[in-house]
Amino acid sequence: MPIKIKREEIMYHEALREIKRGSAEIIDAQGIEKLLKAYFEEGKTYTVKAGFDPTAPDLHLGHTVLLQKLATFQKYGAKIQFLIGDFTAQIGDPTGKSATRKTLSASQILENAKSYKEQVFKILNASKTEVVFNSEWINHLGAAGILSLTTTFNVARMLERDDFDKRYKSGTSISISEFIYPLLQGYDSVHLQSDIEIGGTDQKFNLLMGRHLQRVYEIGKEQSVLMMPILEGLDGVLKMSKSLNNYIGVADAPNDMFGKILSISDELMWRYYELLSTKSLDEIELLKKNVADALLHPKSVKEALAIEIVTRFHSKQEALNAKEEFDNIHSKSQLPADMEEFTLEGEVWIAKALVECKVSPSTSQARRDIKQGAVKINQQKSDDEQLQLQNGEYVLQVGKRKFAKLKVI
RNA sequence: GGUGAGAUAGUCAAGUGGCCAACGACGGCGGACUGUAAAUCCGCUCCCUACGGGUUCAGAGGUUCGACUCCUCUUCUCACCA
Repeated sequence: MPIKIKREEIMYHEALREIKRGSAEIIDAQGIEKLLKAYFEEGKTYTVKAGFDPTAPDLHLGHTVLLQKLATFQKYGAKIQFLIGDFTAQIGDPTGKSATRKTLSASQILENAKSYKEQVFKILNASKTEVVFNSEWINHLGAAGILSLTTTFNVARMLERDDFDKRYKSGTSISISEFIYPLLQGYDSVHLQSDIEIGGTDQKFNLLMGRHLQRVYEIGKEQSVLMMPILEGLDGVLKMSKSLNNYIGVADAPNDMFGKILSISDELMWRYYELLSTKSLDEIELLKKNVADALLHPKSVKEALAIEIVTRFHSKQEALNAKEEFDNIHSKSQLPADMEEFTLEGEVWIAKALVECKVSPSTSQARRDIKQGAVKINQQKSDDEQLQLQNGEYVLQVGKRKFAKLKVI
């Protein structure tokens, strides 16, 4: 007699697998399992909180790892508490910081929060998402409320944190407000009665504070915590960040986004699949297998990823256009559809022209490029350093990706 | 507060009177090979219509024919002592 497995049972395991996908660490995984079970068996929903610090106006794919995870939770019965830490942003999260960071003005924070909201619903289902600002309740906490919060934790344990520890030992200043930051973030979980909180691995301390405070305030539950790894940037080694210039911004133009994704290594591609794609784990496994068996070319798998991601932030059509543009330029070595155009007067020395058209940073660099055969004029390689451009129209190219149109009059 | 060490190009890091626009590594750029992948190989990497010129080695002065290299002061960092 075959064992009968309920449909819900299969769905449940599938859901659990997708939720755990890519995670770096889960604290109280049983808690998550219980919530999921309750959803599949009784249709009970639960809340998942994720906090975002609106300190920088532009999101990149690294930030969207968490958003993708939230979207997964939404598929399986979660109500998302999308928390914008407008109050806490004024303090500044001390996590990983070697010095007190400067605080942001309230208006700056609001501005950033607005651009967040615009981007976020490209990934999240708005009807299952509640956007909340923590100033709503923290402002009403009052001095007494804050004071009672501070009695729940002690300085010695706070100083155990690596970042604080280092700063304390080296005599670098630590502001009292930075001690309060994790408490406030944790208090958010008390106020919101969150069942689960997700965040980056660097947020572990703050995330656990939520658990701690939920216990202290006796709200009858302790949130489970799911931590996601920090996404690697284009180089595949360092974390994705704007300051390292290895990021893909969610606001990047379709062509840029497509090109950047195609430029990552094959290895990194699988990482991005795991953390950013909505393809199921089984589908990804199959892709991997097909690539390993040489049934699929890795480049086409990467293209599929690029199309998926560009579509998410722009549109299917723009993604396909970007692919076509990319093929034209790189596979068929045609010219890009639109290039920046410049107009110069009189006879122009080629090195100057390259600088004026912003394809070279200096005439020295321009001359080097010419000497090295990196410069093409109207698709013809030109290594004449002394060339003077006469009246007419030219297409200038330096290297593989810098183009400009020049009109000499 | 006392003593010692140090601040060199995007980063790390040599150079301790002329051979230094400054070794090397990383990064970056370009070329070859490719799939604008990775790996590999080669070239370039302050500015200037240049076998030459200009401005650089924390900042300000000084010694010298000549200083990144020596002296003085200033600022900052680090180590040891109280």
